[in-house]
Amino acid sequence: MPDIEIGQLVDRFMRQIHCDVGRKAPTFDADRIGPAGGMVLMALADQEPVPIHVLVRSISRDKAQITRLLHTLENKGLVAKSQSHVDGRVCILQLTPKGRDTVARLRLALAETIAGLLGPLDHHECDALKSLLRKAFAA
Amino acid sequence: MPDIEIGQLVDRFMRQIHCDVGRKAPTFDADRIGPAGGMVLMALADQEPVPIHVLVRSISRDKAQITRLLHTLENKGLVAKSQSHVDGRVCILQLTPKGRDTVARLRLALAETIAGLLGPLDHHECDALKSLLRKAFAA
DNA sequence: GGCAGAATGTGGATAATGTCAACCAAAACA
DNA sequence: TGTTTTGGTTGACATTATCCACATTCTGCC
Repeated sequence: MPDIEIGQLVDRFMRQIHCDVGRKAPTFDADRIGPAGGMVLMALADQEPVPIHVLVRSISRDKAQITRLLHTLENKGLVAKSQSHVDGRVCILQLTPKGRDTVARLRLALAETIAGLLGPLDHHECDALKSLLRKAFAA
Repeated sequence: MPDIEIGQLVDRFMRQIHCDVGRKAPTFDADRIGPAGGMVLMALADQEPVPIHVLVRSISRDKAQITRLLHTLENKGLVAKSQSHVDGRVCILQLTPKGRDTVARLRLALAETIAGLLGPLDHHECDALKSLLRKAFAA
């Protein structure tokens, strides 16, 4: 039997973040990436270099949408495609320096929001939280 | 200077949840609420009874969209509107029993997903995480 | 009281996103 | 070889989000 309370707490946490970040998106989304583009970029940063189909599975979205989204990200100079020399069908994705820069800005904005939300926690507790997350999500 | 690493960890956490929950949505989204509808329902459960404009601010979405979303949720019998007798303009929102039931299912699904993600943590660590979140997000 | 101005909720038009299906090229399989 | 599967793209369409104008109601000020 799963723990309902943690579901409730995490839901509140995520909703709050989602909303705060969305509210201040205009201040850092210089390239008009939008939420979907940001998610792709973040996922990419976590996995690059990576073929498209792997990225698609990892974020469980429609591949058609990802194709188009990547096309716009490529046009904005944030993502670079290159053909695999092992399999003629696959495109390998990588962030450009500009793309990496954008990811850094996104992470910074997220970190600021989180810092705001975690106000009630003291420094020691923040560290504890971080190390718990690190243990659960170690790459 | 905010802590970038926690941003990265939370991003991974949220992306994983988002994706897992989306993948198994068909198993619990009996009323075809969709992600947006689910978000509204969860926010509502956290705040009801609440006037529309407060809900709108709390999730920072366009009010027109919320109007339409609420209309469909009302048609599905998940939400009930009632007029405020203090201010003739405002609608007070409440969950119906069926809506509360749906929220319970959503929370359960979320809790299951979280339990899966927190596999690397032992029981003691899960408790620690929960009490940290509880401290930060106490209603 | 009465009037200017703001706030709440709604509807329309339109842009942006997501979804489903068909498709081509390359690989795997037999 | 011919057949099947897979990766990626495109097209048509449903859904959702966003912007703007509007009717109604409240608020504050005279």
